[in-house]
Amino acid sequence: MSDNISEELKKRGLKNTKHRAEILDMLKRSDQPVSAEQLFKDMLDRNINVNFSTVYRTLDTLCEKDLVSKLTIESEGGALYEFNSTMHKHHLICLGCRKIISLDYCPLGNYEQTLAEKTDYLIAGHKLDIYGYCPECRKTAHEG
Amino acid sequence: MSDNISEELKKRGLKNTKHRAEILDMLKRSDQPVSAEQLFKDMLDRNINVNFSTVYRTLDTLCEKDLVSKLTIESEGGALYEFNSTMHKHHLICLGCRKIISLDYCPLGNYEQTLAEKTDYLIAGHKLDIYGYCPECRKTAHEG
DNA sequence: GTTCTAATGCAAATAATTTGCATTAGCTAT
DNA sequence: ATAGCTAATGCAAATTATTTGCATTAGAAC
Ligand SMILES: [Mn+2]
Ligand SMILES: [Mn+2]
Ligand SMILES: [Zn+2]
Ligand SMILES: [Zn+2]
Repeated sequence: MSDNISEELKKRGLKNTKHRAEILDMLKRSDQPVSAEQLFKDMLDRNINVNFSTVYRTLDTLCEKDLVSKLTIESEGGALYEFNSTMHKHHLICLGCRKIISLDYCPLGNYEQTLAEKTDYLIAGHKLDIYGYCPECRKTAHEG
Repeated sequence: MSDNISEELKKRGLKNTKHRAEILDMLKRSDQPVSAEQLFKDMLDRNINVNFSTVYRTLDTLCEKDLVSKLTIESEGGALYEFNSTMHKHHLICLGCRKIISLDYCPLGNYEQTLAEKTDYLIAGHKLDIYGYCPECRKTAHEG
């Protein structure tokens, strides 16, 4: 619960509540996107008595304020959340262990531009997820 | 219900049922991916008395047999289904009217290859959706 | 037509998320 | 510090999309 978390909340007109700061802190520390349930359980495990709907509401709020981003990964049960680096990124998802790696390189180049010209659409953005098997999982990828 | 639909079903060991053929036919004719609910309602409207769970089960089956593909588009209520062209494609989604256009060009080039080498992952595939506003919707994009 | 099994209907279960409303706890101004 | 205001929370119930169990029916093969 470093102090700049409360600053970041205050800056966006959000009250600095225990749960809010805690959730943001957890996301900040996590190297992986996490589910609402994960966060909820982790808090209960540490005797932080929070309600599940508070977790959802908090995540929504943090997303609105761009402190957090919400990922919906195909075939993942529910949504995942990660601290928002504000950088454009993509995700590499291991189909074996479900580990998710962020990719900062965007292979689209100026494709959006080209597409805009060709289709006369106003392009707003894109979402690219890559699926595969991580080094540890590729060994067993063709078994069960 | 052209005859080659019953052929396609038979070919994959599926019984040629009225509902199944109908759903596959609807998907084949549609220029847009459609939801299970759409299909269900359209059938009811034409007095084809089908059960909602049958629609879901049918879609699952058709997906398994690669006759249909299932799309989960971010912020779309539920899944959408389209006749499977078996071609690699991406989707351009209008954030205004929710119209979906298929794109046959893939801007990734040999990025998967590069990524495989760099990460030592076994790449299985990718999913790319582009978001924007179609010509009709861009006019009103900045209003309500 | 009989038989066998896959497909269907129906109702109930799930899973993830959202909502309404009463209560509480942060902030702000005294 | 304290009172007052409003946003945040807890709790239980509602929603939405989808799935499942089980009894019944209807294709396909003979
Ligand atoms: Mn990109
Ligand atoms: Mn592609
Ligand atoms: Zn893995
Ligand atoms: Zn549009």
